[in-house]
Amino acid sequence: MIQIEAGDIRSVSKAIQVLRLLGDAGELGVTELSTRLRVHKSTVSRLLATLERHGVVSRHPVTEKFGLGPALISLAGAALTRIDVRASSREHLERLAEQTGETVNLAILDGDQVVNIEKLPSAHYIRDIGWIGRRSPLHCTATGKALVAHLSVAELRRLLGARLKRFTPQTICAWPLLEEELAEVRRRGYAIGQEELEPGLVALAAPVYELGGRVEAAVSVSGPSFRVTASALSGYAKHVLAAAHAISRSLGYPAAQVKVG
Amino acid sequence: MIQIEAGDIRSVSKAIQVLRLLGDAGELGVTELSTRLRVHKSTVSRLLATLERHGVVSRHPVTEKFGLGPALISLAGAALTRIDVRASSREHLERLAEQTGETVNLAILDGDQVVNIEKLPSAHYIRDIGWIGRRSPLHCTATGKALVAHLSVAELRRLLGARLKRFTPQTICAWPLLEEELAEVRRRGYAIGQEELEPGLVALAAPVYELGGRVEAAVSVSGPSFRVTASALSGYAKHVLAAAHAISRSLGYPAAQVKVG
DNA sequence: AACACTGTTGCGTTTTCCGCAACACTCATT
DNA sequence: AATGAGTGTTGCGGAAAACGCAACAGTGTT
Repeated sequence: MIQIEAGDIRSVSKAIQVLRLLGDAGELGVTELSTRLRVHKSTVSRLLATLERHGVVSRHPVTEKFGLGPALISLAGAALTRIDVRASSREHLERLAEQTGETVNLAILDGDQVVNIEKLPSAHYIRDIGWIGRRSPLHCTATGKALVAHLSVAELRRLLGARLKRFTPQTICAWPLLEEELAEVRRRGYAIGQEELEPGLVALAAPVYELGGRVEAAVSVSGPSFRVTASALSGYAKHVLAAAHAISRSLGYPAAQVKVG
Repeated sequence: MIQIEAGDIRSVSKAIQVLRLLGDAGELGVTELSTRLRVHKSTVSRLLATLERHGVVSRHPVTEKFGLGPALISLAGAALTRIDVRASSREHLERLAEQTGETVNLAILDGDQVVNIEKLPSAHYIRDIGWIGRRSPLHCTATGKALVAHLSVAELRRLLGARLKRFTPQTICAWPLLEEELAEVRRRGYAIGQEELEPGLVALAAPVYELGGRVEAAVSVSGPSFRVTASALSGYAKHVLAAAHAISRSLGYPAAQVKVG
């Protein structure tokens, strides 16, 4: 089941397919790989020996099965310097903008604030006033809550300080309520902001994970509350989650671990 | 300048060396790679075509030069899930980050270099994303010295080669001095790096042992020298050691054997 | 317009790799 | 113990694939 195009260097193609298989399956033995690739055991054995010598694959000390090795991690570290979140997220954000018709944002954490690094404006005349580079508090925005939902309580306290500033009547200013809210974010996979920063502004945001499994950014859809009702907003959830997952994957977050909620 | 051992599949080795070069240099052209590898242009051209078709390398849209591609990032994501020391170390690293307030790293050995597989940013929040996967030399980093301190001199020479590259005035470039330094690491149980790789960067690292008693990883705390003074650093030693011991125990290393320095 | 580069093709040869075995080894089962 | 079905790792020879050599098509520079 090996796919080699004309002009390819066969053994290199095989090597890459081996890595792909190992990436999907986790760990495999020589025989298992040879049957999947329809290649003789000996070929696979020699191929793996070469890859192992270079650290591209490694064998589990107990099971002796082969898996992806540490060299790939360092190569990816170098590759990541060539790729930034904004570039790899552009297409997914555009699709999300088409699907919802509302303003789409990409935000990252900067200290104790959330900062927008990408924004696609809504097609409607009335749209929110976020812009690239705008900073907002963490505890009263959908993107903010999505970004910090996976932090420990201690880190959260350190970031936010003791007092949670009130912006609207809906702002969550009590720590127990905030922790409960964040637990809910973790549970369902996305955060909702209902006029907690500005009256009339609602949003839904999902976290983007990077290579190491940490939250790198958050994708959000936002709009005015008179148009984006609660039911419309929750209808956007699956699109926002899909976009966030797609971006996470392009950053190296393994698809298998993505919680489809 | 190509290193191929007996029994290797040549083209695969070449492909990996191409990736290594691209990882170090960032972006290179066909001719540049061919001179570095002492291989004909045509060979490199075909090799890169194969790698590009699989997404392992990609070319810059403007310069047309080649760099590492997105496929490596997704492979690395899968590779990271295999390294179980990451999972079992997370909580201990978080505690260490709280105790010290500085950047905490977890690193493993990859050939003749040390590669970071986990990183918790300092409380003095300085954003440097993409550190996971960063490679550094062994002889001038705290984690590197902690990782190789228990190797024999022969193994060490084989890993590092004859020449020890200088990065700063503090870099240890003489073999006798390095061996003495590693003996000191073994004696006290942790390693210190004082601006030996980058001016202004200091670190303290301790080895993590696995079930069999081998060094599996290294935990480190690092920070800028203006904030992390020598006395502050040595004050962190007991916390780093405690974290390293805790992780070792979670990997099955018997607590009794842990040398408490 | 000539030059110095780049990177990408046919082509023929030789090198390299693949498949076939037989082998060493572990672990259940008889 | 001895057999059996599994692993994965070797020599060996033939066959095929990759390499180096060119010549080629583009660039931008002198």
